[in-house]
Amino acid sequence: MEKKKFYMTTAIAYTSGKPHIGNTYEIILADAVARFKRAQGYDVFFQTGTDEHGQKIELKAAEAGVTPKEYVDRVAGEVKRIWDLVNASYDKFIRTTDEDHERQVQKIFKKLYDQGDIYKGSYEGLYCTPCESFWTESQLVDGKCPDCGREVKPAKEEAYFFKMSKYADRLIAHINAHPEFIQPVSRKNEMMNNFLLPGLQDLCVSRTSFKWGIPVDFDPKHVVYVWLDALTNYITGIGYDCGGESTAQFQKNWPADLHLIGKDIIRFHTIYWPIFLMALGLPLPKQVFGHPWLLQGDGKMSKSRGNVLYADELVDFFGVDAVRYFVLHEMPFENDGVITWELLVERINSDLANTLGNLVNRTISMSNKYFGGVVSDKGAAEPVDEELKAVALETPKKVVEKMEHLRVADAISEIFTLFKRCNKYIDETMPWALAKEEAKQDRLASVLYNLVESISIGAALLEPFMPQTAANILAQLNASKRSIDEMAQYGLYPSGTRVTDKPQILFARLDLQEVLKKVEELHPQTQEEPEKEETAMDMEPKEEITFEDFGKMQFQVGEIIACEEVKKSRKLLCSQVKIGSQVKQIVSGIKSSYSPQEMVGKKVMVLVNLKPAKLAGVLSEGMLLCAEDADGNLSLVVPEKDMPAGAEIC
RNA sequence: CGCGGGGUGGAGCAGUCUGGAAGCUCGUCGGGCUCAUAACCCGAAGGUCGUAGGUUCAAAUCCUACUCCCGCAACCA
Repeated sequence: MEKKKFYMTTAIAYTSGKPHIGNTYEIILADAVARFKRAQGYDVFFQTGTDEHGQKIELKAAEAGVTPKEYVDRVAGEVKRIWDLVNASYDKFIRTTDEDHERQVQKIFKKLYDQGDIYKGSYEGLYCTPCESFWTESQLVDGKCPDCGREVKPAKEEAYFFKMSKYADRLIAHINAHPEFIQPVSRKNEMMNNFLLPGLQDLCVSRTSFKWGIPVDFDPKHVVYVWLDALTNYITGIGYDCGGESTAQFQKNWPADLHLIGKDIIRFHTIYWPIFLMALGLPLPKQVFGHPWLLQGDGKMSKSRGNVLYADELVDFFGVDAVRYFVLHEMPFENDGVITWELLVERINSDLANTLGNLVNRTISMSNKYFGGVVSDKGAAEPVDEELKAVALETPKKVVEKMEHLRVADAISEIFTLFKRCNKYIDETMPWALAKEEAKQDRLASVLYNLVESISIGAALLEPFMPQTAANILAQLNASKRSIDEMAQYGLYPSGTRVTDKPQILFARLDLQEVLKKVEELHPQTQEEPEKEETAMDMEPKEEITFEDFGKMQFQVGEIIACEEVKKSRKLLCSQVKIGSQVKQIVSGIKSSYSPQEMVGKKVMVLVNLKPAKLAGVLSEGMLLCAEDADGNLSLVVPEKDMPAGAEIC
């Protein structure tokens, strides 16, 4: 019988910087699914890759002083290195700068244009020439550019748009007819209610404001904008051709069985992507799963606090499989998961070292001690064996059932339930007691056989999640890896096999304090550190100004005589500031760093002659000057010696 | 009234759709065992399931109001 195909993808990683553990989680999750499907006998094609175009990359490259291509080559290499490091078993790594992808995107764009789905229109708005940005009326600040404060003028930028509305009804019907299409289901309503039912806006699919993208071949001042470029990787990567010359690989694999993506981009994968496909006359993917996020510890990610986590660093500390185990197990189905050094150590010690590692170790030790490593089933069964056997046979079914619904964390838990049952079995049967009785040798052999057999099943089940560990256990037991189907039988471990006489520790217990100490050494977190970073902070140079320009700004010392929070706002404080004989009301976004109480009495630097504006509905008649570090910490600028309120700063 | 997620024993979570004896992991305490990585096994303590109402024979679960936390958006003059 021919194997059933299973085509799955991850989102392609944006190459603006090194991926952290949260990004890496997705590839590990996808890899677990891919490996599991393979174990079930599917012919899996697993694609991942990188998204390498866009303005942000253009900017980052310029900052780094390299060409965009050089920049993305470097980051894509980094991404691939990390994916390989965590043992991701992808079949194809696509880059949106791959020649065949670029060529195909151009053809697709042209085809959609020719058939009228893409039309040339214009992006209308208020344009700030120096910033090269469009703004809407509501974004303007005091009628001026919110970035630079200069005049904006009404302008049109030519752009291509995709007629989304044309396909909306068909998409709504599809989603309703296929409740499994959007996973988790709770996301379905969100998409329907927020985007589909109110009416879809046409999507802008080209830009002229930057160059780093795939040129529209029949109108070269445009580049293809994001989604039409990025999403199509799922078909170009397997050889789609919109001129009808698609490869056999494409014929076989499309439609995708699963797109695994982060919950933040569900909208693009369940609305725009299906509509693009409809326009191309292609079948829709069977399922889109928006996984939750892996969050770092106490939420605040900060380099100076040493809690930014990268996969390669974690792998150095704990090993690949421990990291894989953690992210897969710690991530519930719908809610975000949390990762910290403390939690990692706890999980590794309790699950991997104690439950699993110790089980394997004690089993092998006993086999060696009592039978010179030879494991044989002497048929001396007792009722208690049946319970173990039942769990060993049930577990694969449960794991399959959980994986069917992408409940990866639950699937792993099921496997560990089996290992725990094995530990309990040892206590129930007390092999060390049997060993002392000459007459119980056959029973002892059978007990050890049951353990080795059960562990073999568990280890084989573990392969999709922890491939190295699974292989390691099986090697130590001298067992062969079995398929899911073969797990329906108990007793496949050949009686009389010899296990290793040198059992290896699978996972050593870790000492939390030692780990934290090493972390500390890696990321020293002194109070002085942030200041050092500050001295190294760069910002984009602004346009040179004349002394006359400078003279227009009136800076004075202001004394804060009262301060309160602005209700309905998270960041704003409203201060009454005494400047000379007058009092001005100034609203500032500094709530994160200052409480209203501590504001009062401070003498600060104020830009006095700024045109008043309303912030969150509250009038603000000036600006308090602040320094800000890379983490967003703020510090008010105050005179170094005591100065009277109103003193000029020049 | 911007959008969304969440508040369950000390910690982290499941259970909520499809009401029907409050569950899991870790931690704590007590016991057992000694093959093993100070591990393993058993038992116990510990919860007004955010608050207040309502529906029901019965509510963590359904309805209403309120409250707190976290993301995102907006506001960071």
